[in-house]
Amino acid sequence: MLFTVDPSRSEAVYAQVMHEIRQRIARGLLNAGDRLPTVRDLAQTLVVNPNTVGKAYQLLESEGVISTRRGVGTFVADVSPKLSLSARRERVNELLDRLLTEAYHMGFNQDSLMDTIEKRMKSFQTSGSRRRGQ
Amino acid sequence: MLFTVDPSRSEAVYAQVMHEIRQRIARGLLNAGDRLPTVRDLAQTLVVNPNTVGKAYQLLESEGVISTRRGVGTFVADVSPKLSLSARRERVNELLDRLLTEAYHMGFNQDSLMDTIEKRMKSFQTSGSRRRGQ
DNA sequence: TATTTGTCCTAGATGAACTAGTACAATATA
DNA sequence: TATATTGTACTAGTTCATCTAGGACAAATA
Repeated sequence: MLFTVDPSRSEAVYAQVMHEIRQRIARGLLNAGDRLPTVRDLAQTLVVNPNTVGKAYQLLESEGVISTRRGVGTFVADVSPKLSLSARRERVNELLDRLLTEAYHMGFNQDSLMDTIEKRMKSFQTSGSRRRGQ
Repeated sequence: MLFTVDPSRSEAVYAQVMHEIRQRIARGLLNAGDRLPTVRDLAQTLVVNPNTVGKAYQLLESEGVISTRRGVGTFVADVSPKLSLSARRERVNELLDRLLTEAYHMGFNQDSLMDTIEKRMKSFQTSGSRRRGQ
């Protein structure tokens, strides 16, 4: 499990760690029950302070994405959104609006964007890791 | 033309202004040649410093989204992406990965996300403001 | 009991964001 | 030409998030 962060990016290091973990779960590279590196190990790998990794883990736990057990370790949680349905929809819609806006300015029309989305969706998740629910 | 920002959000004020303008252009609410408020006017409306609005305008100009003329005002530019095609694709793909990740954690499967995207696309742009290019 | 692991705390450094105030440069207009 | 408008530039200072360093504690395991 190879992790990296880019300190030259404007995004905070702890946020990069969060996004990386969220994405690996979404892609099926990490599954419920899988163990994550210890805060100290990951901090050494990334050459950052253990507190920074701890912050990422704590926030992810508050979102219900992972679960930590003191003295034991940190593990990928079962998927069970903590937010209300409307709040979840709003979050997706906000990101979606961002995407539509950015795509427009990057010269994509709706058809070419749709193509891009369909292709990316297919390759995004590893086979056999799709969700059923809505 | 009503602008607002939410200072309680974590996103910087100047970045909120940028996103708002970008989105209005993408939706067809602002068109090439349209005039934006002066930095002083918009600053007063938003109850922020004129420098903050100026920063947003400068960054948008460096992206080629708007064009400023000292002593005259600030105007929506013609759409002509400054980045290379591969850079533009990368930017869209990064945002797209974010969306796919977030949607997963918000309990959307690929089908329900696709529905959401299609619906939002249709209502996003005002009629008669679609792009032709790719 | 000793080790591992997440958590907490204090203290300090750095940089981004923002405000305030002033001044200047370019353009348009009376 | 003079005046007003508008974007830009500059300095100085405040606030806040991020990150580091170092140490200590709490819970679980071996």
